[in-house]
Amino acid sequence: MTKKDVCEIQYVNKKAVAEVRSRMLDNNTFSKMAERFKLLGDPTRVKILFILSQKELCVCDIAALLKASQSAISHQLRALRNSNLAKSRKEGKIVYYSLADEHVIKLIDMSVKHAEE
Amino acid sequence: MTKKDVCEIQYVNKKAVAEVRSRMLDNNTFSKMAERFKLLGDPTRVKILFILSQKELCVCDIAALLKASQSAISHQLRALRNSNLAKSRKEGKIVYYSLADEHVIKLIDMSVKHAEE
DNA sequence: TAGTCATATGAGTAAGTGTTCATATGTTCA
DNA sequence: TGAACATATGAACACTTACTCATATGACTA
Repeated sequence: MTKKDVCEIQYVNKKAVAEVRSRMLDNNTFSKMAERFKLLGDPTRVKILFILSQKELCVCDIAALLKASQSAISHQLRALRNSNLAKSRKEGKIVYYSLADEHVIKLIDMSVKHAEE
Repeated sequence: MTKKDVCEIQYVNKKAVAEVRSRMLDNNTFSKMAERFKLLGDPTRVKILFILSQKELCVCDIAALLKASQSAISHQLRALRNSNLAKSRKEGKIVYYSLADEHVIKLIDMSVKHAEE
């Protein structure tokens, strides 16, 4: 606790800290960023997003492609939809999902390229 | 379970599924992608990465900037270093951290822009 | 050498997460 | 209307995670 106090008052590099602090974003922005990345931070969801970046597909087909249960996929699709990354379209009893946010495609693309390096 | 079997054999849209499947990446690639995004998927870590994208700073200063404990920041820095997102440089008893992967800057930048929209 | 400081680290813990299982909802079709 | 089907959903569970606390490590300095 003493150490913490020291850190708060006497910075090792005051100038650099002040400089960074002045450019700092607000907590809310960082939270939104993290929230978005968190959705990409799961293998199942990143696969789903990759799939949706190529084709609009129904829940059943996505589950089949990923060899996962319908329930698991449905849960994850709900998360993606709640965060406005995916959107759904109902056609009879079939529900088709697609990307709601074209922005994500860029993130996925960058990530794919980097992962393949 | 019957439903699952149906899904695996009789796709709603065989053609689309086959098309996506042919472009599918291997599980390992998706895991790497998710692993990387997961590191960005926490407010503390995304803040740290944002900070490091601007300046090389020591643990103490980062902790002070984020009003977090030294221990918490040290733990997170270790995670970032272990994943080759950050690297450290020792100067006496001070340890300076900086970004190891310039690639991340792009992801952060994109995310900032999107969050501010 | 002893004390102080910056950082690292392991254990413990409370909160969060992704899945399964059982079941509900709503649609189609005989 | 009733059966079959696609999807949604809530509870429960195993697992993970981010933090705190206490302490270790290693470097500087008086």
